[in-house]
Amino acid sequence: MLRGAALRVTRPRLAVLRAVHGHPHADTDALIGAVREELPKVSHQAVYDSLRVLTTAGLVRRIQPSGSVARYESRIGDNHHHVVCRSCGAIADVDCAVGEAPCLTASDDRGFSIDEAEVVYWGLCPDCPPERTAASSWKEAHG
Amino acid sequence: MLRGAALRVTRPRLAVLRAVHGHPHADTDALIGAVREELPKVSHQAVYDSLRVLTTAGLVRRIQPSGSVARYESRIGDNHHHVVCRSCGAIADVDCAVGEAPCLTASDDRGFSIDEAEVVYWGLCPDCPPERTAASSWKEAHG
DNA sequence: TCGTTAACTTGACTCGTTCAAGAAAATGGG
DNA sequence: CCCATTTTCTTGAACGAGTCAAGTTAACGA
Repeated sequence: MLRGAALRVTRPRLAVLRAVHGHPHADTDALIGAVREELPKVSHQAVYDSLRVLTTAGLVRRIQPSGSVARYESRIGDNHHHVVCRSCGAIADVDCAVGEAPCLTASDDRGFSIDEAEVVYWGLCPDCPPERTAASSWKEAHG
Repeated sequence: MLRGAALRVTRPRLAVLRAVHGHPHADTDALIGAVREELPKVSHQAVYDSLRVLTTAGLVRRIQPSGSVARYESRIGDNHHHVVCRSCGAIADVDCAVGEAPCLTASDDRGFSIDEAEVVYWGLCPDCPPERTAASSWKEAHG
């Protein structure tokens, strides 16, 4: 994979790739931990650098729901979407609602040339009990 | 508006509300600047606090595209979406693609109870020329 | 094998945001 | 209208994800 992207093959990069494949939607900190099970001495910087080049090369995808730190996944190329739990932050994959990427067309593109439509579904995961907040009850009543 | 949400009416909050109305999609720093034109002595903390309570009360909406700092807008209740320029970060409103909020239904909700579908369209705004690299320079610069 | 160049290590640093303690001011009862 | 209560604001420090910079190491091509 790395050679195919014209990237040097280094042990930190291999370990990061493996970590992302083995821990979908993990954040950088978790990935550093996973990488260090294989290479105990890697620096956090090496992981940050590797994630940046892998993301730029398109070998991993970076996602960052509002209020979350950056997370990474290896499922790429299909522009699938995500459902995020408001309570515990859990993330699950959701197939594209309509079809090929970009799967949606804006009703009015405002003059922008759009190349991607990113969808995030917000809700509660099966393991989190319903919450009672001012915002959520307002949404239940009006939204 | 504030009384309707059972919030105390304070000058910082009024100024923050006005600033958000007058500067849609502005980030916190810009809003602090706008608020200080009216109240030169407000602390940044008062603005952060006001934005949090106004957001919680549903009087303003917080948006945060990947790689951006938090931004705020006063158009609420219609779950409209946004198109973001990869180059300069400009944001424009886009009406909901299908209908009422939530305007989209996940193909498979993975057991989550979904209450909102958030859509972000990525592309280039009319003022930004096509870029030399596929990678997003704005994301690199700001994210 | 060697030299060049990219990648990694180390450690300091930035910046948006939050925390904490005390001062100020907004509402409600007298 | 004024005071008491409670929230909100000020001040200043702290936090944490992520970045920068200088020097060392290691991948790859000749």
